[in-house]
Amino acid sequence: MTASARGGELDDFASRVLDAVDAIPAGHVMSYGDIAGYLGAGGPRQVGRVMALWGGGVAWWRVVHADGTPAPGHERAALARYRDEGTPLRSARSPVRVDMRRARWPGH
DNA sequence: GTGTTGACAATCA
DNA sequence: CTGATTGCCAACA
Repeated sequence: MTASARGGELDDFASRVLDAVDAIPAGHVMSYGDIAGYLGAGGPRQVGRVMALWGGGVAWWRVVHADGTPAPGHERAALARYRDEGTPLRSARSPVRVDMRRARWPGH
């Protein structure tokens, strides 16, 4: 049968992205571009697409922009998670920014 | 096939 | 910080 005939299961790329996010330890984060490079496929925008569609099932707050700013619309919720998990922040007020120098997870 | 859009990234003003 | 610009890759009309 065709590869797109399957139902319920996510795309292969989406599965890897969600798996990578799930592997990020508390107190650490990865940027969209980092995940794309870590997987060796697609790009930061494709990772953002996956997070927008199915990111609700993983620790989406551990996925931030390259400069440490959290996803749009969830800045307030993300800040609460960072304070709760002890994620190193560069500023505790808007704009919320994670200290990438320490919080960035290399992927192993 | 072309053009637009997007939870991106880097650079410049 | 805001805005514009370019590069990137894939989905979508």
